[in-house]
Amino acid sequence: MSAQRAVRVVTEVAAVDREFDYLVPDGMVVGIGDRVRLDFHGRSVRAWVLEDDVPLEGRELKTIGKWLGYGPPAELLPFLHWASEYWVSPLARALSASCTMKLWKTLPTAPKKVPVDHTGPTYAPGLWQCGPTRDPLDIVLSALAQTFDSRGSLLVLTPTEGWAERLATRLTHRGIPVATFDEWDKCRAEWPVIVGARGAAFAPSPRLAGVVVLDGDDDSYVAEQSPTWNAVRAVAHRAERDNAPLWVTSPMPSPLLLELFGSVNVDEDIEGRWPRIEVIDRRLADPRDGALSQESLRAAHAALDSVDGIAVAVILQRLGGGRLLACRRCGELFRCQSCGEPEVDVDGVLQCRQAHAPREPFCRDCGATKPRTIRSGVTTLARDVALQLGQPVLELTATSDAPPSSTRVVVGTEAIFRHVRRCGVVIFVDFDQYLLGTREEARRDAIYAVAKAGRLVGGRRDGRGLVVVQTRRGGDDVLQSLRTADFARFMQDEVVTAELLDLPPFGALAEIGGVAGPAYAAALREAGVSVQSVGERFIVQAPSNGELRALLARAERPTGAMRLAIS
DNA sequence: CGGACAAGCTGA
DNA sequence: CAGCTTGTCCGG
Repeated sequence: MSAQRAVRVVTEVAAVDREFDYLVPDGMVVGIGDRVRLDFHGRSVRAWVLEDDVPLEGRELKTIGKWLGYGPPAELLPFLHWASEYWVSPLARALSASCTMKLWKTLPTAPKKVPVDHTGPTYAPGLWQCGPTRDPLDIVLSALAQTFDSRGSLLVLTPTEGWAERLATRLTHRGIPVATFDEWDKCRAEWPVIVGARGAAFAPSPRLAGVVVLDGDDDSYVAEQSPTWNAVRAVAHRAERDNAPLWVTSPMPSPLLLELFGSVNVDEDIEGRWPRIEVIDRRLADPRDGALSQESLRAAHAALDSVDGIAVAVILQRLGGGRLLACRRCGELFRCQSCGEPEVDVDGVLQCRQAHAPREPFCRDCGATKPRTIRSGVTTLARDVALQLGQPVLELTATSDAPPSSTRVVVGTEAIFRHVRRCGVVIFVDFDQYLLGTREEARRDAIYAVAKAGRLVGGRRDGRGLVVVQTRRGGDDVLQSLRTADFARFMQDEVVTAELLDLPPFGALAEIGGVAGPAYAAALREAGVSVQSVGERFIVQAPSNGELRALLARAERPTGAMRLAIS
């Protein structure tokens, strides 16, 4: 009889965040990271092998049922352990993030690296501030050339899947072997280049030669459901582990990136690669104008005359659901008498966002007292814009399909950036929704939104497109920075604010939500942890991630669904 | 998480 | 007391 071999596993049952030992049946070959099926407390579950040759010590162990396929390589496991600890999340979640649903039973052999004929500028590893219309291919090619002699994959992260696909196509055309995350077996086989969105931070390549993150401040790099990974932080750690160089670009580096790198390289011609921006102060406008000011209308008509395809994109940053009220009898929109802005219902009283003249709900046109809620600000805006422009308008939301080729004008939220690649003019109808936002990052988001708009219309140096910003806050320093494309002071202020308030990256923050949230918050308070209540959620702050985890460990997690977001 | 088993409730 | 619900425990 041959000697019994045992391995240590963790199951896909994330709620049971513990490791268990199982016997390997005679003749079965299992490697570290591999996926197996086994009987677990009366049910058949899938699991990952974490350790080999675990001592038996005379224990009676159950036996693995079946080898299912390859999992993450052994080299990746320390990183997955780190990620699950850092974001206080079960190891099974991190393992799942590095795998696909599909099982892979064979692996290809990776092709050799192809030398790149890169004639453009050389980008040294580090943080790069680049104008938003800068073509990132130069940076990727430069990174490829610099990592040619190192073993491992060059991992390139992009904000969206669409961007990753376009980049992959361009690299493939140059004869460079590229894998995407869904070509999991290629990633696992250490393909020369891996391109993908947020999820690719967990791509199962055994070793990284380098990492490039394009537009590293894009909010799509932060997963919104628990666990709330920050893909940039994750790959920065991975790069450090593999001793691999890291390149990150941003149109305006955030405190997180500045802290991560310590210094920033400034790309050439930043100003020329920002779009032309026209700021329109609507305080001076006739309140009876529609959603678009006279200047915006002129810019829209000019774009319709000179640009093929989609010419005009009108963007409304939705504020708290963006509900509007209209008269149930005559349909007239309830607007503020002094500023003409839509009014909302605040505890039975109608008021505009600036609360000029709160009043009882009644229609100024027909006197009826029953308002009707309009689903979204975008629907009303689309109708308004269509009337003003005398053009059919397509409403675009997160769930919309690709716009038909006959489309000339689109109206929607920032979801527009995902559907439209080029247009003549982008109009932000109510930019103050960014400037007055309550979220800490709202003002920064305003600048990133203009950067994304710039990618649609082109840079100043090309002199073609235009971004129009309608506001009632003429002197705001965000607008001042945008006019000159000079963000140095703004960035400095952001760093100082974050440092003063102990916000990430200078402090760590946990947000507790979900049905079991209140019980956990109460238990933490009981244990002497300071917990702030913010609406339905709870916040715990600490000077560092480690200290935050120590605080969170002071209380038992209650049963029931709970959302824990670490940043 | 979800299966196993115990304890509690109900109705004939 | 069978048949069902609800609660608690625990996994190799």
